[in-house]
Amino acid sequence: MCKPKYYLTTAIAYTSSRPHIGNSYEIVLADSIARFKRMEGFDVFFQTGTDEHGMKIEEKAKEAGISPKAYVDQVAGIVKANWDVLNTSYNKFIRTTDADHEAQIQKIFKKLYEQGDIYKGHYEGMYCTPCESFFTESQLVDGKCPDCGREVHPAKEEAYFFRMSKYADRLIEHINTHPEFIQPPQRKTEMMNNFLLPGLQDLCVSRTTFKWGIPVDFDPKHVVYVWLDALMNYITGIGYDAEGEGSERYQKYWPADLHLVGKDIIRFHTIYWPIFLMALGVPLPKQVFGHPWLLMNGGKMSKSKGNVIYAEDLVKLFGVDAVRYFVLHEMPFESDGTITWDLIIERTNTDLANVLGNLVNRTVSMTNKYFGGAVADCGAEEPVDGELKAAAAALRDKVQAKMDALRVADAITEIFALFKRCNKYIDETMPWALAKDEAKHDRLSTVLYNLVEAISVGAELLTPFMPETAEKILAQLGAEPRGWEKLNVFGLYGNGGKVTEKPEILFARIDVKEMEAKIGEITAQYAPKDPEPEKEEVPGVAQITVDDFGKIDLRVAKVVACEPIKRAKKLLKLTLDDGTGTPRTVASGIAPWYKPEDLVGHSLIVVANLKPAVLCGVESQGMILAADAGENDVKVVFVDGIAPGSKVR
RNA sequence: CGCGGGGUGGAGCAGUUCGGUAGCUCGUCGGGCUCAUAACCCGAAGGUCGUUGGUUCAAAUCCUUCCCCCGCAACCA
Repeated sequence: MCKPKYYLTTAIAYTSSRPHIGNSYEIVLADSIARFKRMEGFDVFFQTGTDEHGMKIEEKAKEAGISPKAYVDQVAGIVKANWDVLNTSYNKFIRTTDADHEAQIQKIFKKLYEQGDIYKGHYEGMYCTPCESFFTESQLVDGKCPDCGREVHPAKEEAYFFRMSKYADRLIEHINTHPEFIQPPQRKTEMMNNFLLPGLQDLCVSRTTFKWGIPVDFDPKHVVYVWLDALMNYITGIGYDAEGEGSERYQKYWPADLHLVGKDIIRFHTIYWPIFLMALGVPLPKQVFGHPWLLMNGGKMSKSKGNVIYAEDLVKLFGVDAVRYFVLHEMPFESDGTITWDLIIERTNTDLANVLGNLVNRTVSMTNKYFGGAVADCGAEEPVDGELKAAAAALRDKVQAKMDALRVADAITEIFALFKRCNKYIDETMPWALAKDEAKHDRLSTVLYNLVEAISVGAELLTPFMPETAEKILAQLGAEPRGWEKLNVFGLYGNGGKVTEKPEILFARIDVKEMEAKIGEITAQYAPKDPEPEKEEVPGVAQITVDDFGKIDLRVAKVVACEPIKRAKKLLKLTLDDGTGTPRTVASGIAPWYKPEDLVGHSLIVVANLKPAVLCGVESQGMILAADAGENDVKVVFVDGIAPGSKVR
């Protein structure tokens, strides 16, 4: 008999820096799904890895004074260690610098080129020679290079492009006929409205501005665009071959059943990725789930904010399973989850220590106290048992239903509902009272049996989410895993089984004060060493000479017309009389503070010789002076009464 | 009118597809119990379900007006 296969992947982690807990959420989520599928009897292949090419990495390596390869080796090691500390059961950890992956990317690129899906064209834009970088007009800062501030010049360079448009209709068709393809469903509308329906642009799939990438073998000054490179890991990792049938593993597992990715990159996975696959003649993955983010104190985690939390530290403080429980349980299905130290402590204390840990502990203790650890069903049933038994027997299918919908948090909640039911059952049956009456001996034994059995069922179903804890509970209860097929049957714990003599505390209650001290030490460690000033302080503004100032042509101008700009939230379009006779148009980001009618008729100061730029489709010929009057307050400098055209100096 | 998501007892969320007693977790208050990790169990208080108008016997749920928050896009000359 052959087991049905299940192939799932996480996105591969970009090796520009150490992943924090927000990035680690995905691997834990994937791991719980993988373990659950295995438990259900699927032949699971679970792949994760690292994305190691690109300009950013090249730069980081340069800063660190080592080669890019040495740099990514280091970070990939950290990533892998991070995944391992979270006890994740991936089958393959692919790196995009793996030789076989690189070789395949070259073959794939060549194949796509030869069949005409990739063509050579030109990339046009503004070029900064020292930075060797192209920028679009809109990326420029003051008309200059956003990186180094130097002059840029128009240039064009050859590059390879992928004909996205060719496959767009097929993709739209596929998305419409496969509602399960993009999850959660709301993302589908987003992709359609924003990218597919307006029409897909051809994608530039090669770069010549940096070296750290996979070279195009027939045109080695180009390297393959990182996303083309990275996405392919899902097939190269299991042995896809652009020139042949591919490995047995590939034949067996592709197409993937599930790609788990962050909601920020769902676009690449639901548009570019399927189109690449169509071009290669490869079947599409069955489902892409764009999971939400784990936010720290309501904000996105970032080093500069100093609110990063790393998985290793959490594991050190709370234990692997507590961390796994936390991230899995706190993440809603489609909106972002929040992580705070207080929340972690609260969840650990209430759910893990109080509800679960204490339940196991009191059950084992009573069994020891009253029966020397022996568990036996003496058949002394009472009506009150029915509900508990039914809950335990029904749990498997409830959890399965949640998992099939990828509702991992809800699946866990179902399991804990059974543990809560067990606690209630203890109060209902009051074993300590039964113990005082010799005639109730059998009843007491049955009650404890029911408890042990119900907890065993719950613990076994908890395995995918909290593997170590589940194992410990089963061991303490002396229960054997019964296997998926029998998990919906109550009463399989063997009479004559024995619980452990000395129950180990599964989760100790956390002392808030003590924990806060430890947390303090850790956060201090990551606090920005040299507390970077929030913004450049005044001394940061370089002094200029009188001559420099003389280059600025400030003029008084009168607002003759003013209107909001479509598609822009903050911009107003001003038409000014600057004394020259020709009206001057200026776009200004003052819409939040001024209405058009507030400005018409007033005079203000305009920087007249500023290089024009296009903002939201409007050419702005200059800039008006305004003051930052407060935290979130801007005031235009009005100079009513002065003739338009007057020079200000 | 750029696209999209969201506003539900103190906090965090479910419920909205297919209208029909407003639910869960935590917190608060009161009670019970003592096997257990000062844990467990029960009960109570607390909500105009953002706002306006409408459809209906009935609206958190459907339609409508407006307000606020958050992503993306747009680059606050």
